[in-house]
Amino acid sequence: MERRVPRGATAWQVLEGDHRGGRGDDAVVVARVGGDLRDLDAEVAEGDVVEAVTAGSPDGLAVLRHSAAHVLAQAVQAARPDARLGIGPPVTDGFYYDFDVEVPFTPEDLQGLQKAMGRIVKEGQRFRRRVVTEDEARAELADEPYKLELIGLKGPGGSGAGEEVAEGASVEVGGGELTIYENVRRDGSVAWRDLCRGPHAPSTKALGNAFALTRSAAAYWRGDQANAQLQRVYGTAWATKEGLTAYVERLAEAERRDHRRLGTELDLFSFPDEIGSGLAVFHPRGGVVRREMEDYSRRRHEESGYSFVTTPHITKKDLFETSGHLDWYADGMFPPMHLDEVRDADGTLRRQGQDYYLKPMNCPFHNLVYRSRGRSYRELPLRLFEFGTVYRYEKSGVVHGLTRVRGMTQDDAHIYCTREQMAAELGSLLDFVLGLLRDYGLDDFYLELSTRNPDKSIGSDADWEEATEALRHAAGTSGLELVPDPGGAAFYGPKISVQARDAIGRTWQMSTIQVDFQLPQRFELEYQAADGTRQRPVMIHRALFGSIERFFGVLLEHYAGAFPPWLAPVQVVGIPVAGDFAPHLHDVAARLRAQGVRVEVDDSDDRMQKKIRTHTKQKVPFLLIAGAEDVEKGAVSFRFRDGSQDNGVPVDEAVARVVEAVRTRAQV
RNA sequence: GCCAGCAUGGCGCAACUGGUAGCGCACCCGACUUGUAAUCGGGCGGUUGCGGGUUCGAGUCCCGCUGCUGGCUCCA
Repeated sequence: MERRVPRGATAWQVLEGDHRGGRGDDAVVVARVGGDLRDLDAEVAEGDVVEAVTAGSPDGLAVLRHSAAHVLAQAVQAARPDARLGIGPPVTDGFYYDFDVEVPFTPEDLQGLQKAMGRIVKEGQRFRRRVVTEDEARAELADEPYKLELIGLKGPGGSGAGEEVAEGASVEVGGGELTIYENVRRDGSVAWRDLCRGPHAPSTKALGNAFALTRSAAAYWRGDQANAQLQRVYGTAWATKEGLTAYVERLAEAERRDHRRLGTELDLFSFPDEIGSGLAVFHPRGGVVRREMEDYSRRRHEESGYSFVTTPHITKKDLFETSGHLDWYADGMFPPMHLDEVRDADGTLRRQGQDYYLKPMNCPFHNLVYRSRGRSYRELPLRLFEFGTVYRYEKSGVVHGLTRVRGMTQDDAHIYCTREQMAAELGSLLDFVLGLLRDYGLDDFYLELSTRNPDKSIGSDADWEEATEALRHAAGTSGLELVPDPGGAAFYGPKISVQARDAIGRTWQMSTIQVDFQLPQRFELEYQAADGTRQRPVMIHRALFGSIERFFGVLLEHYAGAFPPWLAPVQVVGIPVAGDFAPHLHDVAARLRAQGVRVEVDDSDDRMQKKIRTHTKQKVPFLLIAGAEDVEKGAVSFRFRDGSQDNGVPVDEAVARVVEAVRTRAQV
């Protein structure tokens, strides 16, 4: 809804006629005036195009959340007069505000703060915008050192524009004039104020009862580890109570799917404390899933012209000196084992020791395989594949389930090709990657192109440019959305990563494809060209799963534990209605087993209903139930995970159905 | 690495302000023999993550370590 306006009117006066009584998602929170978001009480100029922005729209929600952050900050400063303000922007699904406080917040504090926010919301405080000069702002915010810092960064002296002041700080100062937002009570007194660019909802009332504080955590000021650590309070806010409820339900669903929880419930893997942080063991059932994942991947790689290699887990440090890993990533590697040093009784060194490192990457080893003899152009592209286990010393605070571990197995391959082959190889590689991911059940992708970070890279501009363009071209032919990631590349070359959306809409970085001109140089890799000259190959690094552990975790969450039959640890469980019918099921099981199906017959003394419950909770895809009727007819009855049934299916057909589902990797 | 919180039998949880560990599931034994998500009865199992300290007495309070959780920073 757009309108042209008369002189001197506020945005709201322009919109009012059309939007009176808008509530919930339809409530108007701000206006878009000539493309910019403005407060509803902002004066608009003659001829301006004014558009209503509703609470339910993405912009409206962001404004609402930003306003919620102000209410939070007001509540915090009321409860903790010592609290100094950091920044408080809206984020996905909510907002946060950073505070410098003497004592960190406890969960109980959060409850109290949420109540206090409720009172502020009920009070219906008005958000009032006031333009200030830099001097005025400095005077008013003399007690807020962080705000002063932001003013300084943005101020006329500091050419803040365009520079990244701090993530989220743009909501405080932004471009243009400095403004302060005041929360004004009904009696006209000012309850609280904050340096803020705005815009804001007209009143705290707009938040209704559709907000909640979710957690508190520390965060570095301006995102820099060298800076002071502030206490961040996170909250969520929605246009309606229903929106909040749906969000809470979404979190609950994610919680139910959490691979760490499912890993325990389904007896797939564990992280024994004795081994150390971030190091998983896979139990028999998890082992089956892993093996199926790997076997299928191996087969597909074989069909696609890959050669298989195997390399050790540790190496003398020379290798990582050659590769440059020790220069770039020593911090992320496990410290060396110092071996073979010999000293005399008096301590004099008799023999120099050796440092051995656990490998954090497989590529240097593959380069040694390449270099083990002379190579001809006729061999290229040479594709070396390995399920290579690597160890990385992830910092203690970042280890997380299977998605961030210290020991993992990569489905790693390195492709050595000529420059001329590079573009075609990248194109077919991307097809291969996406096809394989689809076979595992992921089908919603976008691509990210990570380009050079000048401060953290080596190599010539021309090389980077050529590689980046080759990747961009490959991405273009895939037809998928391509999101730029400037500066996100590794030091040795640009990369494309495949991001997959899972069943509940979360995105995960899956495969990566990286072009590398550096390692071939460092390892002096060569091949003999058709004209007899020695040439340097290009190297492409690629992993589809990233790590098997991580991919396992992603699939586990994607399927909420209900793997398709080909991956399911147990594919079929036979459940006799009574003990007498167990032999019939054992016969059926034998026939399935002969076809390679993982099948069990539950002939324990549990009740049938209990067995159904047990194996349904274990997410077994096919339950085959048999009673007198089935035995007479030479049949079995299917029960599926969703509770649906298919009774009296002849055994031949039942076996064929299960085998077919496994063979086609269908979900049931 | 930083901040905060947490750690009780295989799993999920309980034990008021410090008074010497309890429940459900799982597991084992027995009875029951049943048509689509929990049959009944009995039993086993924990020196409360590890190490110190305070106290007449510590699951509970204090210190250190390990691990986990949520963030921040990082993620080749």
